[in-house]
Amino acid sequence: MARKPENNNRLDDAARAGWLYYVAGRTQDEIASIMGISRQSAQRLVSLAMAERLIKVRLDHPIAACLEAAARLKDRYDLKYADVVPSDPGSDSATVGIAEAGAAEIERWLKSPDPVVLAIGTGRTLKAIIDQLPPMDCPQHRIVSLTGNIRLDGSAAYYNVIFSMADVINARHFPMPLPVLVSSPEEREVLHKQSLVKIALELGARADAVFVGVGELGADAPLCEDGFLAREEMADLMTAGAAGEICGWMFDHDGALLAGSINERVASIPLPPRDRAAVIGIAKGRRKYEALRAALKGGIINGLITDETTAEYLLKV
Amino acid sequence: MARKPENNNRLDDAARAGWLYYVAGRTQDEIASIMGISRQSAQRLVSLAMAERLIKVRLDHPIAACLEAAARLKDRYDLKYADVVPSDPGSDSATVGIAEAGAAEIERWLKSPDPVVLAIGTGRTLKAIIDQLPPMDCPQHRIVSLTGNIRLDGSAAYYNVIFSMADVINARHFPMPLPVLVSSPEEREVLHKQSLVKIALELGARADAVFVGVGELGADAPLCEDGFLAREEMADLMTAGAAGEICGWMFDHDGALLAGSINERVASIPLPPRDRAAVIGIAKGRRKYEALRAALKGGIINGLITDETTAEYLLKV
DNA sequence: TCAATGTGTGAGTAATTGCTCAATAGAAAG
DNA sequence: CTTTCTATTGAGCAATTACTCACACATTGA
Repeated sequence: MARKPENNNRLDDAARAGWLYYVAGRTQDEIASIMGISRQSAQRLVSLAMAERLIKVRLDHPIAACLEAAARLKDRYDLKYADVVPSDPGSDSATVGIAEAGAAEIERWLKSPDPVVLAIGTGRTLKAIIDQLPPMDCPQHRIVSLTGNIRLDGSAAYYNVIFSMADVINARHFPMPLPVLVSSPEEREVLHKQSLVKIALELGARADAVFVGVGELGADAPLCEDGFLAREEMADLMTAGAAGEICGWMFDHDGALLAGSINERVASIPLPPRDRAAVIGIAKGRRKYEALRAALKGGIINGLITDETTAEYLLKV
Repeated sequence: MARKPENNNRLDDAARAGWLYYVAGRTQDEIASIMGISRQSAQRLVSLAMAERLIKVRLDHPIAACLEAAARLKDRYDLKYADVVPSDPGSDSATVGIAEAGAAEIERWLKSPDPVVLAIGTGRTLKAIIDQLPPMDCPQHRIVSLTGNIRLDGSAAYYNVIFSMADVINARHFPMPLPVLVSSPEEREVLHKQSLVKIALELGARADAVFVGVGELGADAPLCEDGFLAREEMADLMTAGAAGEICGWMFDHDGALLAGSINERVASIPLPPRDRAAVIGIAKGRRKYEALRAALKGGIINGLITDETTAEYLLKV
């Protein structure tokens, strides 16, 4: 009995059904009897109205902008995960907001009943995240530190993130008993053959999710501040085109790892390939803009937690 | 019952859930796992987002029947603007549908980069319309209330439409610090000489667009319900031939303002002449039929937003 | 005329959503 | 510190919605 006067009519009906459904809040059964059609047809009209974008849904809430930005970031940089938190213009903290969001995301992984391997970097941001983690009991999971926590002089670095984390969530943990930087590629090779280190390396390679901060470069970069890198070396790196650093791995403005140079002395566990694991970078703020952009561009990270202002920048460039 | 600061968080969550549900099209199960809550909680958040009007749905499709009715109304009553929304026969809401349409039309005016002066009435319909307005930033426009918001006993009336509106669109606003009705023509004259009132009066006379509800008369008319008019006076007016009321101005079945009587005590700003400004009446439903017909016949309004059933009536008589 | 094709339909069924209710947790009151 | 009250939660179930399938009817092109 298909009447086929005009395609237009069908859209009109769809609009009408969509209106009754979304605006008037009727059920599809009611719509069917109002319009004198079967319930299934009513359902089809309603979903047609949606598919044809006859119905426009809008969310009026500050959070909407964040969600939208996250969706666009995901699309733009082909990310597995993106979370944008509202910016707090009045705060100059480098972590407020993203720390909570990062902790929430880590928690989500930890809630899995199946065992997962989490790898984490270090730095102020990660430390702030761990501080936000609630105590949990996760004997099924393993956490591994991607970077060494020993300075060249043998002392432990301040941000012993992995230990704090293990403490809080009660999971088996695998630190890297190494400096971030060693003195030569040869030394690195030797050290990486040590059995403890090898275990960590292998675990890192199998990590399901990786959480890392993104380090900017410059005279007051964290790597310098924490005494891992001399200021002259930093200057050299920057003239060589370095744009940022993740776990000590230096990359240029296109997000490509710098060949040679300092990267041959980085003792950190390599980041897992982005097609298998979630590699989530967490950072915000003007000082991180360029490093973040480069890391995203080069696909060094495939997940991002940042704030609205930073997201805007990353979408604009 | 505790008014918790977390209440805000709950709305944020609701917004987030609503966005994921309506905009991103996720199921409530997915939302639950994304947000780390139970499915039921996700469902509650989604429906909260709806209940709190965080989510606004609009239909952008000229439904043929409605369009046609609108066109015929325009022709028949010589209107500048007409919009007919689909009827929902089962609903006895006096505003569903026309509220969204009214908000859309107001939004259209507000989007103008050139400054415009909008005048608005008051009442349940207008209130419902304002609730549908999205937040905007319109410092270039001015909005003025056509009617007073003070009762005879000095208290403010419930539907403080102008303030809600100004709040949402961030425009300069000019309330009428007067009752709808004063005790005598002389008092009105005195009050209208007050500087604040004069400013509002002048602005109202220059309004580019006017949005008003259309009040029916009768024992349960809004004017009586809200305590502006005693029931005996109402009865007198009806025997004197009154058919309806806009902003307090009484008119007869031909749409002519009633001479003398109560109109000499109405303190509202006169409606701008219909040849210059758009005077858009918004109403639907059987109870409004006669008042609408009269207002249209007499040209008190030159724009109309109503529903299909009402449009049919207005075209038939 | 007659397949081929495309669109729409209802039935049936799976998936999703909404609601009720008992249990719980957390805050206010004592 | 305990009790009481209320808001919130999760489970179970009912209602609603989405999807798949086989079929009917038109249009199209040999």
